[in-house]
Amino acid sequence: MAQISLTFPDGNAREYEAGITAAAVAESISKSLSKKAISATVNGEHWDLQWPINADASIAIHTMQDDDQALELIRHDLAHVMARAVQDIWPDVKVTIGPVRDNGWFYDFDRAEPFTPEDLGQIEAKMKDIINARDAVKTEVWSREDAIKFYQDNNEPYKVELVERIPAGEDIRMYWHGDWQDLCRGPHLQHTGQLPADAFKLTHVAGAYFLGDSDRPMLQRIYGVAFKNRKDLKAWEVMMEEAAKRDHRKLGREMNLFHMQEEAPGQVFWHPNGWRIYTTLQDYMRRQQTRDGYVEVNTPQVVNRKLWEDSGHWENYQENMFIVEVDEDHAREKTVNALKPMNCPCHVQVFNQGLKSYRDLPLRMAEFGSCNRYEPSGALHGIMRVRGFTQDDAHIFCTDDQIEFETKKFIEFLSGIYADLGFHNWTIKLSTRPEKRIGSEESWDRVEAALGNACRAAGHDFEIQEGEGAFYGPKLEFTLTDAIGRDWQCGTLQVDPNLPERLDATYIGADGDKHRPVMLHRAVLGSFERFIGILIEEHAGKLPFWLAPRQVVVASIISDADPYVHEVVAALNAAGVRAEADIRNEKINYKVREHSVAKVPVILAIGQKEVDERTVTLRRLGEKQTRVVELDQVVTDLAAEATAPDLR
RNA sequence: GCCGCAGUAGCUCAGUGGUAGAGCGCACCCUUGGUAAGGGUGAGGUCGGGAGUUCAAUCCUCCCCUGCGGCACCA
Repeated sequence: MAQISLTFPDGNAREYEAGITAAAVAESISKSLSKKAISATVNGEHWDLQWPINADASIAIHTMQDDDQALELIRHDLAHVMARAVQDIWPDVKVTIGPVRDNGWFYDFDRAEPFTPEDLGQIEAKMKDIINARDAVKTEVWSREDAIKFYQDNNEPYKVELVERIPAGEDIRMYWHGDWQDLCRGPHLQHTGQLPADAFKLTHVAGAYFLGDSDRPMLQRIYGVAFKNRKDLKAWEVMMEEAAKRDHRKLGREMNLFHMQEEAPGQVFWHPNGWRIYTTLQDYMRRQQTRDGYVEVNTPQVVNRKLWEDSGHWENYQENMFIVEVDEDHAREKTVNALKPMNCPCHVQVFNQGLKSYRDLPLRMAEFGSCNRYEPSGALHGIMRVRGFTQDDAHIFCTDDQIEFETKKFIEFLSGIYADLGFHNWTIKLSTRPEKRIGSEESWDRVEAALGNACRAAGHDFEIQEGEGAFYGPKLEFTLTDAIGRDWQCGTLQVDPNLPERLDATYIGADGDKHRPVMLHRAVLGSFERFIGILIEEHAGKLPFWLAPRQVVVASIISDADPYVHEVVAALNAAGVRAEADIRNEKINYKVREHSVAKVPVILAIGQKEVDERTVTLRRLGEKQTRVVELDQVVTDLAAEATAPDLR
C-alpha cells in the first residue's frame, strides 16, 4: 500500500496508508476524538469521516465545537431523519430533495393528503426516536445504472430523475441512516445519536414546485430549524417574536398609518399619520434630487397600447398590466390602454420633444412615478409588494462616455441618502452579461468596466453576479441590511441602450449628426410603499424624530393646565414640530401608556408645577426617566430635532 | 397563478344546526389624578360574498373574494 502524508492544522504531518478514512485518522489521534468527531475538512473540502483519502492532503477533524460544520451537519442530517420519520409513518410518501437552508432545512414530499400541524408533532416525536436509537450512518458510491434501478425498484420516481440529473463524472453517493436510504452528496454525521434531540423544531408546511418548476405538480415542503443546543433554539424563537413585533402590517394598524381592503387588493389607503411619513420622505427626496441636478417631470397614467408595443413591454408583460378599454363613440373597436407599469417609455416621450443637443446631456429626468402592475395574487404582501406604488424613479440620458461619471455620482447620491435615513450597512452587486443578449462584446466590456470603475471611484466594493444582467445591459443593485439582519434590495442602476433605440431617442452631436443616447434607469428607495415598510420594520415603529408622524403629545395632568398645554402646542407647531394636545379627562399614567404604545417619541407632561414655572416635563419613548425643561428651550431643541437631516 | 390554512364588533379572539359573546377600544357619567391601563353605565355585528342541503345555516356542502405561510413571479 502506498503511503500518504496528511498535514494537520498545527502544521504537523503524519504518514498513513492511502485510502485511509478520516474516521481512522481521528482514531489514530485519540479514542475520545474519534468519538466526538463529526466530520473533517480535507484540502478545504467538507469531508465525511467515512470517505477515503487517497493522496497527500491537509486535514482537520471537526467536533461539535466547530460551529459552521456542526450546524451544517445537524441541519443536513435532520433533513434525512425527518424524511425517514415521514416514510416510517406514511410508507407511500415519495421523497425528493431536502437541503439545508437559513437556520434549518426543508424537505419536499409527494403525498396525496396535506400534512397537518398534528402530523408535524407526530413526525417530531418519530425523529426523536430515531435520534435516540443512535443509528449508524453509512455511505457508498454507486454506479448510475445501479442507483436508477434501485430507485425504480423502490418506486421513488423523483430520485430516479435526480440521479439522472447528476452530471457525468460526479460520484453518485448513497447514504443510509439506519436502514433508511437516501441519495445525498454528504457529508453526514457518524450516527443519529450525534443530533441534538431538543434543539430542533418543525416550523411549517407549504407548497413548493419540484426543482422550482411551476409547470410541474406541487409538492409539500416541511420546514424545520435546528441549532446546537436548546438555548440557541430558544434564542431563535425570541428572534422570531421580535420580527413579528416589527411587522409593518401590525404596526401600520396600531400606529394608524394605513389600511388595505378587498375592493383594492394590493393598494394602500394612506391615513393621515402614514401619509405624513410619505410626504416627509418625498419632500426630502425632492430636495436631494434637485440639489443633485435632476429635473422633475410627471407623465400620464393611462397610455395607449401602441406605446407599450413600441417599447416592447406589451409583448413581455401584457399579463402583468392593468388594461383599460374605452368604448369611444362610433368606434368599431375599443381603444386599448394600459395603466403605466413603469415610467421610462413616458420619459423618452418627454426627451423626444424638441431637438436635443449633446450640450443637454447628461439629462437627469426624475419622476415620483405612480405605477400599477397586476402582480400575481400570491405575491402581494402588506405595503411591501403591492399593485399600486410610486417609484423614486429617474432616467439619466447620456452618452457612453458619461456612464462612468454618472454612475459614480449616483452611488455618492444614494450613499448620502442611505446615511441620512440611518442605513450604514449596504452592499453593491454588479450583474454582468447574460447568455441571451444583444450588443457587441466590446460594448459589454466597456459598460461593465464603467460600472465597476464607478463603484471603486465612489469607494465601494462590489460583488459580481455573473450572467444576471438584463439582455440589453448590466446593472448595479444596492442592498441594505436592517437592524435584525435582513437584506432588502432597494437601489438599482441599469444601463439601457435598447429603449432609446426602440423609441427613437436622438440627440445632435458636436459633429452635427444624430446620435443615440443611452438611458440609465435608477432608483434609490425603489418604491415609497416598500421603503416605508422597511423603515417601519427597521425601527420597530419608533421612527427617527424627523420622520415620526406624531412627534410630540403635550398631556395635561390637571385640567387647570389646559390653557398652558395649548400654548405649548402652539409654540411647537409654530416652530415646525408636529405636536398635539391631550387634555382628556384621564390620568397621566393612562396617557403615557397610550402614547407610548402608539410610538409617539416625546411626551410633555404639564401639571400645576409646569404652569407656575413655564416649563414642561419631558419623557422620551422607551425611557423611564423624565426631565424638566424650560418651554423656550424645549421648543428650540425639538425644532432642531424635527429638521430633516439635509436641512440641519 | 399554485399548495395549505384562515375570515365572527374598530382591534385581539371565544362560540353554537334554532338569527351571538369576552377583553381592549369607543360614547356618556363620576373622578383633577405626577409618568405604561381609576370606577360606573351604554352603544356597537347581513358571523367575507353567492348558491345548495335543511322546517331552520354564522355553523354542513360547493363556487367566488380577500388575507396569512411558502412556491413561482418581480420589466
